[in-house]
Amino acid sequence: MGDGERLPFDPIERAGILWEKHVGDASSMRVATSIMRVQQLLLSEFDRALKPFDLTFARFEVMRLLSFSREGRLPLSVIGQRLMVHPTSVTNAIDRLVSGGLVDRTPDEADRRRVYASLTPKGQKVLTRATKALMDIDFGLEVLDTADREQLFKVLRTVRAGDFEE
Amino acid sequence: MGDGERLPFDPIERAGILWEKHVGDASSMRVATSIMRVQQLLLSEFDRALKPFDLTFARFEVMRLLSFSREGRLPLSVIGQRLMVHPTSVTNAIDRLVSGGLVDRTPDEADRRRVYASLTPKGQKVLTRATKALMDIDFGLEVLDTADREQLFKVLRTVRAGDFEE
DNA sequence: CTACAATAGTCGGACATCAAAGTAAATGCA
DNA sequence: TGCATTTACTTTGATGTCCGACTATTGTAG
Repeated sequence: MGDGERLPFDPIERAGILWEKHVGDASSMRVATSIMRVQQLLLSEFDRALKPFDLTFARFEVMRLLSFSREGRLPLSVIGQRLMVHPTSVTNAIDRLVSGGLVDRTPDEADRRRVYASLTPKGQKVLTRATKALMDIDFGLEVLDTADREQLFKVLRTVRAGDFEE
Repeated sequence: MGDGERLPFDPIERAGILWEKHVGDASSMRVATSIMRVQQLLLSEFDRALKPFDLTFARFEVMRLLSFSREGRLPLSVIGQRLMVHPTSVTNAIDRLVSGGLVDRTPDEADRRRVYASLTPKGQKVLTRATKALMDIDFGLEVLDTADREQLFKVLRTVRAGDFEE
């Protein structure tokens, strides 16, 4: 982004700031803003769909990860890495899931710093129903056809780059 | 989503749940998850870039909106509509911006329920520098070429649908 | 073997978001 | 006119996220 470089968009000035002109181009700010808004929309739809189960999307994702794990359990640290959230967020989510009886905490006897989380039978039942609820609303993406989804996924994967493919 | 309908993805079962098989398809859940992750990545980059200005992206967006407004001021309710956030979030953001001397609150004399927010001179200066900081990191999208951005924006616009174009 | 460093998890604090409820003011209708 | 409704904003409380700091445990270098 050299200073003398020609900008890829048509700029306007307001309040002393160079802004991209709103003419249908897809400059960085518009794209970034769109992602933020769509995430906001999706998250609110998710949480609404999960409300009957007393779940949030954050906690749903933790349960989903556990159900996928080979041994049915994961150390909290691994959950944090997979979901790319801070350790404290994992502790928080697990705390609430344990309170609800959906997840068990089990200390690792070999490495006593570690704690495993695993789904309880109740947790598995709830996860099954919650998953169905999310699939029923098609994850809020019903307006997109298969090609759009494919395209969207491919582009977003580029941005995720460093993130390993789950 | 009829029950007997053929699924557009190759399902697997685990913990009693039908999950999409992870074979590179772009089924709803994978797409939704990608959006959530990318938003997470972008937000953390934004907040890091804005930290020197004691700003968060939420507050930056409020200021950005104000700088765009015709009269340089907006009622809080309009800000909430534009950003699609709860009135509480707007009150919260404005409170902090006022504390920092970046924004002024002005009661509307005509309709005394209303409160206008507007940038202070200091707010305008900070916004200018903060905007440059975000543009310098290219809003975290440097890995995408112009075509990708265009594509991404177009698909996301479909999802935003109801959302008016800023 | 000991001292230092790295790792796993938790705690406290800050910020953002939403929902529900409350206050005040404007609007609408009988 | 007058009272119910709507609108604008704020307050309170719950959730989730991050950062920084802390404890406990494990790993490592000398």
